[in-house]
Amino acid sequence: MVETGPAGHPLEFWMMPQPRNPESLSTIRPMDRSFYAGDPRHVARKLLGKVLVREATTTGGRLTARIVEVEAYLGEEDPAAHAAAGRTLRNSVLFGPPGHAYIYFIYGNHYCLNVSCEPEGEAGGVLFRALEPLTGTEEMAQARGIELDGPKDWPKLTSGPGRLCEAFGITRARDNGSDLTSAKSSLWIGDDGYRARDIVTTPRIGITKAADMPFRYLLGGNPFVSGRKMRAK
DNA sequence: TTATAGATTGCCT
DNA sequence: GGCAATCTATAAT
Repeated sequence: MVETGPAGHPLEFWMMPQPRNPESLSTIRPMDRSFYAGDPRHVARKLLGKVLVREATTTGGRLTARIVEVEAYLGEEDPAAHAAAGRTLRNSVLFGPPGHAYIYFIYGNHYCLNVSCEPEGEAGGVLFRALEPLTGTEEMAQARGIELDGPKDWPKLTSGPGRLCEAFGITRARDNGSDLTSAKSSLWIGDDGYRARDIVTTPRIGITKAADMPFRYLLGGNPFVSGRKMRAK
């Protein structure tokens, strides 16, 4: 029996200095467009461990957070995908070239971030469900409108698709259609050399159609994975 | 033109 | 564990 701390994570984790802030970020660089041109299920697995970057925030800082949970959404053959009903004004980014941000507004309150996959003309995307904060956590807390009172509050920043967008200031007006393959973009995705291991696959969360398809991927045991139980298995 | 479901979150018991 | 909040794209009159 392992002794656990807040949120049911091993006490060992909460004893760690937070945040985990790797020097490897100094060598971070974006992946090229071909990285995103394949099947969303393949791209999703490759994205685990990569880093989401927001440049030039209000205070001039840089927000970074590691991708720890994603879901794949296919094209018109996937009933749960926004592309299921064909191309519309809303989902047109999914049908465009790969490596671009598709952002939608849901439940009247929240934005969600996807990256487009498959070659231009074919729909597909990966939903970002949870991140592990690396730098800029105070700004994230400010954007989320919460106070950080110790390690137990860390997952409140970026654990959940709506939360991570709020933490990064991601909106449809600002970021929909942005190129995520260029470090010149305000928002982009980079590789800092981190290599994911122990990738866990589960059914997608929060959907009713095709709910049994195992297209959710996460870093096993990572405390920043979303969901009430916070961890899968 | 009106109705409704939705890739969520936070607060309540 | 249950449920309201709150907006919009899309389906149904």
